[in-house]
Amino acid sequence: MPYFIDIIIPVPLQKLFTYSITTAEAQFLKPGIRVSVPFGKSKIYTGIVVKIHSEAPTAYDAKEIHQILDEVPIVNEKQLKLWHWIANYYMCTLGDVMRAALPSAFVLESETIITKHTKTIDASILQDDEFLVYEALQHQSSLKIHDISNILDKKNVLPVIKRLIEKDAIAVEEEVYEKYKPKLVRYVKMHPHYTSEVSLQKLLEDLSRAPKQHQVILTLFSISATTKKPVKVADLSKESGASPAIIKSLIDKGILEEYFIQTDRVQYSGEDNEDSKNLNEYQNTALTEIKESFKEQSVVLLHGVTSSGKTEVYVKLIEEALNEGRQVLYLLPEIALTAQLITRLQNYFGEQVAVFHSKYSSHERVEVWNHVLNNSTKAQIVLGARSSIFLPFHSLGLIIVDEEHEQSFKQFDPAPRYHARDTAVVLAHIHEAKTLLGSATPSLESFFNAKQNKYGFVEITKRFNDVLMPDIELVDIKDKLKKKRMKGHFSDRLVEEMTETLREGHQIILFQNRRGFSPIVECHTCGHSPQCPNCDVSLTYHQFRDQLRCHYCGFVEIMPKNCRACGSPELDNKGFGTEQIEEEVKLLFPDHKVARMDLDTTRGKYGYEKIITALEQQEIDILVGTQMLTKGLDFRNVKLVGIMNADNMLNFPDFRAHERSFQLMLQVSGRAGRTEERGKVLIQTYNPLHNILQQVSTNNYMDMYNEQMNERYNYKYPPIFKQIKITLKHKDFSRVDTAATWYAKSLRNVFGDFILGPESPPIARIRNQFHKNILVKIPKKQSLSKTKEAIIKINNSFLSVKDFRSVKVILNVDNF
DNA sequence: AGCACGCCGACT
DNA sequence: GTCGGCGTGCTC
Repeated sequence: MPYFIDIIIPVPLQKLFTYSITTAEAQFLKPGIRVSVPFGKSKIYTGIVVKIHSEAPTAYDAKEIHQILDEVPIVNEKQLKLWHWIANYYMCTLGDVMRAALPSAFVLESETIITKHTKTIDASILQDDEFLVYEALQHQSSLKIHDISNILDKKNVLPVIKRLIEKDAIAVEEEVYEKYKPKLVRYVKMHPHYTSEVSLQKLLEDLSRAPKQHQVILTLFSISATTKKPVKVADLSKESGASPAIIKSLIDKGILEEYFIQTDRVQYSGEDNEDSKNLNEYQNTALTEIKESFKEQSVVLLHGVTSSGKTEVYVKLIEEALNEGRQVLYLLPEIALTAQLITRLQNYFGEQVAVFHSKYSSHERVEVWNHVLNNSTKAQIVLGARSSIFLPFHSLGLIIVDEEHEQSFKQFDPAPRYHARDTAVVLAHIHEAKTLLGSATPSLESFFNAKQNKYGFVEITKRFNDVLMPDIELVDIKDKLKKKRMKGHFSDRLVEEMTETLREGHQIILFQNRRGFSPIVECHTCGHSPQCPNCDVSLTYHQFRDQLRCHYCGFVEIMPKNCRACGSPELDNKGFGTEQIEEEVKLLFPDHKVARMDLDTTRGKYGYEKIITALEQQEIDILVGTQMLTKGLDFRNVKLVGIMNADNMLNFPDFRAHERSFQLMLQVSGRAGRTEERGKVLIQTYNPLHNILQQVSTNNYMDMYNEQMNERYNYKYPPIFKQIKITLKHKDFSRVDTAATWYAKSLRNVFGDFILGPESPPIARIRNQFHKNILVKIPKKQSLSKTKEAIIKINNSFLSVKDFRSVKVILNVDNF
């Protein structure tokens, strides 16, 4: 009987692909095993087996597979189930999900290798360029496409290769690489020949005239006597002071023998396992309530004010899941994944904690993946950012989503545009595990779900050690400006409080939300401001390198000396970013150390840690920063937090701007006064009477919730309505415009008034592509899957219009 | 998405 | 005359 497999290929195509396999292969293969397959004319792709069957495809002949890449599945059935859910819910292809889910080292790519044909041919029949390639092959046994384009100094070399093949001069093959290479550490030991006492004596005598080599042998013995472990070449070289060349000569002489042991790239070096702390009364109550809630509900929302000690409660729950022999996933937004938290968890759970996030190399990810796949003790708890939901868990008992309200759990740019919090709930369901969502400022949708009894709900209202919530004061800068009490961006109140705090020896954090308020350069004479050539935005000024940059496409240019429009040399930096604030603080408080934390200063693997450590060590008195400051950091000595301008976030054109502002301001405020002394927060604003600011200053979540929900209800926004955003992109404006109008009209035929748009976004052109947005609002009672089916149908007929085929369509489900 | 095929402008 | 521009169609 013929056998076939259906596989997922990492290309954005809706369907699975069917290949034929032999009976032996059919017996060996299981879903979740990787295979490499020929795809298209010449390429080889990696695919994941989802189904083995014997139904021959009717419309085409299935190709044979190229190779089987795994002994055992690297993706389990539960993951495949999750992949299908994601593809279906977020309206993307399985290939998209596969690309996001697998560490890139698992997805092999082929490279075309060109080799010389065995028989020699008459070179006179070759043309010039053909001869160049042929001759190059006489010196080198194989060439890559890239090498050939270098030799011939042109891009398209395929015609030349094609002609050479026809003339029988060369052969081509596709080579597939295994990208992941285990890290090998080099060790040495004595050659077995010298293990006997006698031969050893003889050797040492022989080496008496080579003192350095002699020393190496003695050091080797002393190291292995003390450690009783294999000896690394690196250690031996360090201890004996011998250069690698000396060790190499000993190996070459056959006195030493080298060997390799595979090591993990990510290693936990800590020592002690601390016992989990005893909980205080509030934490204990919360813990009992959560457990009680879990009996009825599979998801529980924990609303605990900032520094209420949620982490300790998590630790207790993690312990219990581990005791049941199940794995735990602890999800955090990327920026909250700090060394502080990792160390804290490792102190409790030691080696059992594995960390997974974007700063890890592809090789490091493979190692974590394999530990989770093998259910190794090294990965019983995975601490990670959103992509860790894709790890091959075998039996999850608990998923914790901390800082649940964070928008960074939602992936926006490449498909799959999934929300890790919502996907985690589905993942937990597949594993029959529990999900705990934690936040000091829950998202409206989670709080809504709790209210609707879809989720359980538990609260901690007291901070740890009964520290008081910080005192929040609103400063009216409009009034201060009128009375001339502003020094740059600082009100007299803020300067007063800062002076006081510094005098007491405490630290200060100043928060400047960069979004929508970047430093823009403007000409004094004609008002012209430099624009990005690819996007419809003004460039922003970066003092750091005296550059102008585009935040959307990454365009960079040197700050011009004169205005491009009128030639005037008087260019003014408008607005203010963290850089300006930093400058102003330095002028106001020249005797104190000021540092800045934003995207520019935290680049590099440890940039972030450096600043945090400096602050902890009190080497910094005043820290100026963006959103990054808000997350999961615990600074003991910070007493004052200043929010430079609350209005630019409140005025952001987004239905969630108010909710976000509330969350952001309360989170930043939470950084103030985390030990005995009560912290102080100053919020500078033009609108001190704004409802959100009033709610922030009284820490009144319920008021905020009720008011915002009312608006969501009136204006048909989530969580009352679901929504899908459809974005169309094209480099030609009139083409997107007609395409978007057509698309919206077809949608209106089905959904009527629940379609908004098409609208041009505030920034109409990004990377030379014009954008148009259409919003589909979905009432609760309307079936989500039916809605999606209808959209897919419209999308298909859209794509069949010839003029629209070049327009890119992006479907974004739950685009918030 | 890639990648080949195929048809038109601008250069050795 | 070719090189390479990108529109079009296909991938088991």
